[in-house]
Amino acid sequence: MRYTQYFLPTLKETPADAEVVSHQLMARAGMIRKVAAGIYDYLPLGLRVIRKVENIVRQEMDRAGAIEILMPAVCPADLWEQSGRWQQYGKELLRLKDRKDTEFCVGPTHEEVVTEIVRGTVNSYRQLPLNMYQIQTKFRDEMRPRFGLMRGREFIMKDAYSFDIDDASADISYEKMYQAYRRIFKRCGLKFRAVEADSGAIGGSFSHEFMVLAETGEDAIVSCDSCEYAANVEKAELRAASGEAPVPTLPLERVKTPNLRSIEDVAAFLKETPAKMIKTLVLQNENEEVFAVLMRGDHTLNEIKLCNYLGCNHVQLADEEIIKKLTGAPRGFTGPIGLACRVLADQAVAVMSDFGLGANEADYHLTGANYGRDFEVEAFVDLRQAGAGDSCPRCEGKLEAWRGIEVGHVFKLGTKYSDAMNATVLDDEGKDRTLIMGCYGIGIGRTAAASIEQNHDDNGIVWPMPLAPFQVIVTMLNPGDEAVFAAGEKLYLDLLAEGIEVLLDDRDERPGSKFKDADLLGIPLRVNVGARGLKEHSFELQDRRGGERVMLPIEGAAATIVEQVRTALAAG
RNA sequence: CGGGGAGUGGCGCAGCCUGGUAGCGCGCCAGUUUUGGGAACUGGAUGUCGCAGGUUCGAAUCCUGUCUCCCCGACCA
Repeated sequence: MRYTQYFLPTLKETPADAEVVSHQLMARAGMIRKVAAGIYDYLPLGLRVIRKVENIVRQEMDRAGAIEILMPAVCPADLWEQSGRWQQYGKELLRLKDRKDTEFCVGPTHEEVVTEIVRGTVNSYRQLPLNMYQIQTKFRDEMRPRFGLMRGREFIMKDAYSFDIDDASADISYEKMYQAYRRIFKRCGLKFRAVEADSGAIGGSFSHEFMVLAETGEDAIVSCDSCEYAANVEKAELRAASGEAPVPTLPLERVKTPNLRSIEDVAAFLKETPAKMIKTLVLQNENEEVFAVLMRGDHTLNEIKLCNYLGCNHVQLADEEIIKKLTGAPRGFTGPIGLACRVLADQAVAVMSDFGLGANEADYHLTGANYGRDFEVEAFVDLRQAGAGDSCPRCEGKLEAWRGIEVGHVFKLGTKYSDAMNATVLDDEGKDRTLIMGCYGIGIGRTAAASIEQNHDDNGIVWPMPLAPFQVIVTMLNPGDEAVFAAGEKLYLDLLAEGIEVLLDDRDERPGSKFKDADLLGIPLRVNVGARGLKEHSFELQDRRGGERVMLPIEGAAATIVEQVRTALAAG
């Protein structure tokens, strides 16, 4: 591609609305442009990267035996009513009506549509297993789109759906996708972790998220420093502390703690550590049922674990009014003694003794409190959020904490959709069997953005070879010089003939501008063609990542460059 | 959805309080000189000041409404 004939609007300045580096650089490098909140144009350079990711995904899906299809973006409400999701899915589902007032939605995911395909055409176990995927533009009307392609409303996603006759077969389908995903993200040159994820309201199934490690990630994950265990903190289990609670040694005492509401303040006042305190959280679920949860003072509640235990969808901290009504005291002085509601405790509380807690009375706390002697709880449960330094639940190792960008999710669905939509096949005994399903998503644009989060420096993007929009940029330092122009042109054509993706910077610009643009675009290899080098019958080859420059004799230069591109691709 | 902020040329912003010919930097066009890390000079083009009402002799500026965008939070198979 010749720069002068291309459409590549780079920006010197960072657009004001871009917060994270991937969004800033994508905008500056002329890859994307915002059209509305969470909705973007993919300009030529951006589209090339998107296609690179798509092609890697497509190759690995095909290799894993999945079959590509394309389903409609606009889906009839009727199908969604069959699965029950027309009611369940909230405002995130973009709904619309056609001229006849028939209701539709713009698909955020396609379980219903794909299940309908299979239901109508697959009748026998002999036709299974089956895995179909598509790469398609999806729409989710996010409350708060942000971070460019990382969390858009319209986005490109690969979604695959597997259908199996039984659990054992479905587990094999799942494992194939899991391995395909590992290959995909490895080939994209990303540092990632596959982590166990919460399976949400569906229950009884399992799920892994593929997380690209990045400071700006929206998810917190933990991984073991000595075994393979890794999980989203939403999911990460914690082992119960071993041992018995020490015998109480102190009497229960009432202590005046004027206006001290936080655990830190009270602990400091009592000359204790927060770990010797218990905090009592009052929470409310979606049915307005009120619960109290006891946590060790320095621990954090994991609301998802609580929801899973309670069998509800959502909990939130109760407001001041509810707390007052329940405890008779303002927020900050709540304790479990005498509380008229269900009281749960994290398992860590079971091995504590002689601790401090709220007195359910304004400006008072209690010290020397002990479970069993002073109060009871309904159950001890694992309710705590895991973090760095916690013990691995699977081995003797310690957990490390990371931030991650969720680029892929594999999910064993079970029969949620096949049941609701009556998708069955006949087994080898001629009996109806409900299909076991799995679904597997990859955010294509998000993967490209995540790659930039991991691969950039102060000057711009540093693409790994497999995702680079062009593999080589040939920069003619002075295209007005006939010798330079001819040499650059020849190198460009030679590289093209070898199948290399090359951008020829033939613009009549000053060298400095061209260098800055080349760095911004992040093309892995740059060849500087200038009068100075030509005097020595050489080009200058510069590596974007390391910045090293070497002189390349013109004779054989193309072959050397081709070799480097191929090596870099093979390494991915 | 709650809280906060912003809409002025392609991009980044000033002007608004205290109403009176719409400005700056970058970019863009033409020319001259330049040419190995975002050149200099000269000349030039580009705005219904988000939209709709209102107040006023006069509104980017004041008032009302509305839309959009951004940030924090909540939400997220």
